Parts: sequence; structure tokens; C-alpha cells
Amino acid sequence: MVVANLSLKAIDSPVVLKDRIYHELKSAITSMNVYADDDEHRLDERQLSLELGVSRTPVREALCRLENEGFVHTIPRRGAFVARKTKKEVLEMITVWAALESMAARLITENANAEEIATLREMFSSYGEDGAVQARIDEYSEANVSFHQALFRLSRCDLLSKTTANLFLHMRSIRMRTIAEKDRASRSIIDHMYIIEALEARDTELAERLVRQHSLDLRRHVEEFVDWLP
Amino acid sequence: MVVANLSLKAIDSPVVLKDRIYHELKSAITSMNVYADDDEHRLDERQLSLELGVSRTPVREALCRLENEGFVHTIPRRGAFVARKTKKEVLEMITVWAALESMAARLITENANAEEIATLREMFSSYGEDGAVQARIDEYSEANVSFHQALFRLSRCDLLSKTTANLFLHMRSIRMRTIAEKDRASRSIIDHMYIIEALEARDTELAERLVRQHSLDLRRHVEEFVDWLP
DNA sequence: ATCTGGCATTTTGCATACCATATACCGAAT
DNA sequence: ATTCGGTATATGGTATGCAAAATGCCAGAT
Repeated sequence: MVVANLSLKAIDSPVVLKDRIYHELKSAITSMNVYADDDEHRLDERQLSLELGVSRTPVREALCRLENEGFVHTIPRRGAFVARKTKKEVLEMITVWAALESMAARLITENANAEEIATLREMFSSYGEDGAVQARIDEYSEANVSFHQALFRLSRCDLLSKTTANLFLHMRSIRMRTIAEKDRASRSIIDHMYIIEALEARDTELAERLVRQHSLDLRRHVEEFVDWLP
Repeated sequence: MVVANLSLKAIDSPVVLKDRIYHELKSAITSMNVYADDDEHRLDERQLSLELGVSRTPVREALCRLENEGFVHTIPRRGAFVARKTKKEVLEMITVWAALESMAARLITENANAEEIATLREMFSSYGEDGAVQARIDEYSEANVSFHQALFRLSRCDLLSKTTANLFLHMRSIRMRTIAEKDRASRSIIDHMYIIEALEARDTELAERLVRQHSLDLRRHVEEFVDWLP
């Protein structure tokens, strides 16, 4: 008799209710336009539990996680609200982003292989001609996000990706609104190309500086032109 | 009749049970030597609630927060354990640290005033003579932590401090164990002095590079010599 | 002696019940 | 009419109860 040698993958995470609720609420919050109107959006525990068909307990645990991640702001005995970042907080998020992404660029020049870096180019292959960017701004915005996410992925540092993941989500609504302004998109794509070249050349210091400057440019842009944040 | 013009500060945070429990558990976890023995430390909800004299609910919410911050690892239907970082995770923490602290250094050269930078020197004023460091290694270790915390504080970027705060706590036990090895302490104090000089000279690029290199040296040291982590 | 299957116990996950507090409404007094 | 204070209501914080699942133990079989 032989022991059947099935290659099974371990089932290590029995998906529990609070996690599903967490993801559900998170996607709902991050996909809504938080900064559209002035009034703050309240998250009523009982109402949410009714809508989701569960009790308040797992909803509370989900809200607890979302609060730690900065998507929800709760006031004791007052309730939970969808968090709205101040301009100062947004600027600081971009600062932290700049720090993390420039480190990611360093690591890429040291660790990534040529094929991986080549995939970065492909993302923008269809935006070669001038004017193509502004015409397909939504589509480009997605490619833009993918580019930045790819930088963290290629850094092969999970913690860098993990730390930035929520910054991405926080910045999404803001980025969507700023990318179309002031012809930043075509500026952006040029920056990206220089970054890719520096990565290909394995120029650690240059790649770092370009990536950092790219983010700090965004910071300056937000600081100067975004007036719709408190 | 005049309205009494007392200068009162708003009471905006009625301290609730789950927060007190959170802080209590966090300090208990971070002050224990997690890496001393091999067996993992379980956190029994019921036992904790009995010891604290409260119900399980606020304990669970506190554990939820601690899990998000990486101090607790919970397995569904199995319970909560004090999280133990792998060597890979520690190295990544140091990498993220390097990224954040080097950005803090940049900001200091741009924003801090001379007096603030001067306070950095004072921290190490009593360690001037050679040999004084090794003799008072515990005391120095505290000064060392204070120095790095001060860098983030002087950066005037709350999010940088906030993001690093938990990294500090995670690294504490590891740092305590590594700082005394291989004469790293006296190396460390020399590095610090060069960093302070770069900050005083407002040399943004140099300060950034020195701070980053200081952390990356630690990373290399951990990578090479720390064999007591999985 | 070792391994397997089932039962008991423990413990988490979720639901519900209760309590304290904040807000809103309403009436009375000025 | 306006303001103040009290009460009602609603809502979040906490406690407890219940059920599912995992672990451990023990008996029986091989």
C-alpha cells in the first residue's frame, strides 16, 4: 500500500463573516466619492447590520479594522463616519509615498531582472503618440496606478507594498481628480519613461531621485492647486 | 451680566474600555521578551477578560487593533497569539524604516530650525569619551531610540512619525539584542554625529544618504548575524 | 503497541440583550 | 418669542448567551 501523494494546498483561512464585511465595506467606501459633497457620511451600525443581514458584532469588528486603516473615523458614543482627509494629511500621505516608492526604485535597480522592468514599458506602449494621453485620460489613469503598483511589486518587499496599499486607496479619489488637471498626464508619462530608463540602467541614485521627485511634484501640485480640501 | 470667559479645553475623547484594554495589552506585549523562548504565547480571550475584569467584547476589539498593527496574529477559530516576526519581515521593517527616516532627514534640512537640531547633539553630550558607550550600553540604547524618534518629530510630518511608531516597538526587542553586539554602539554614535552635522549644514542629499545608510547597515548586520529568527 | 474513529471539552464567532450617554424634542418660564 | 431645563428616544459600548468548530482524550481495532 502506498500513501496517495496528492499535491494539496492547505486551507488555512476559513473565511469568516467579519472579513467579508470588512472587504465589502472597504470597497464600498473606497469606491464612493468621499469628497463630492460637504456633509459627512455616517455609518450606522444597526443599519449596516440590517442591510448585510448580520448582527452588529462583526460589523463593529470590520469598522474597527477600517478605523485603524484610516478609512473610518469613529467618535466614542457618537458613531462611525467615512474619514475625510485634510489637505495636510493628504500632503503627508504623498510625502510618505515618496519615501516608500523611492526606496522601491532603489531595490528594483538592485534586485529586479530585465524582463520585469521591461513589463513597465509595455504598460505605456499604447500612449506613444502625443495627444493620445489626454484623449483616453480614464484609461491612462488606470495604467498610471498599475505602474506605481508595479514599482512596489518589483521591489520584492512585501512590507513596502503592504504599507502603500492603503495609501493608494486613500489617494485614488484625489488622484482621479488631479490627474486630468494642468496637463499633468502627459508630464506624468514623460516622468515615467525617465524612471524606467533609470531602472534599466540600474542607476540606483537616479531612479530614486526621479521617483521621489515625481511624487514631490504631485505634492507641490496638490499644495498649490487643490483648494477643495479642508 | 457678562458671560464668564473661562478658557476651557474641549473634552473630545471619553476614554472607553476597549482603548484602555488596547493600551494595556500593547504595553504588556511590547515589554515582554517575545523572542526569548520558542513556544508561542497564546492570548486567551476569556482569560484576559477575567484578568481585566471585563467582558470578552472589548478585549476582542483591542485584539483586533493589535492584529492590524502586527503585534498579534490570530487564526480563525484557533485564537490569538503574540506575533513573532520572521527574519524576512524584520529585514523588510528595517527597509521601510530606512525609507521613512531618510525622508525625515530631508524634511529636517528644509524645515527645522537650528535650535531643534541642536537638541540632537545634547542627547549624546555625555557619551563623548571613548569607551563610555560600551560601559553604559543600556542607557545609551535609550538615547539611541530617542535620537531616532527625534528625527521623525523634527520632520514635522505626523504621518511619518505615526507610520514609524509601531516599527519602533517591533524593533525594540530586536534592537536591544543587537545593539550590544559587534561594537555597533560606538559605530552607531559616530554615524549619528555625521548625521547631525549634515542636518546642521542643511545638506539635504547628504543627510538623507547618511540616515539611509545607517539603517541599511543595521539591515546588513541583522541579515548576517541574527540567526535566532525563523 | 500503534493507529483510528468518535465523543467530550474548550474556545472562538456571531447574535442578542442591557446599560450609559448623547441628541432632540417639547413645554414652561421669563 | 426666546431660552432653559427636563424627558424621551436613539445609538454606541458592554455583557452574555448560543452554536459551530477545533483540539484532546479514550476506547477499540489491527
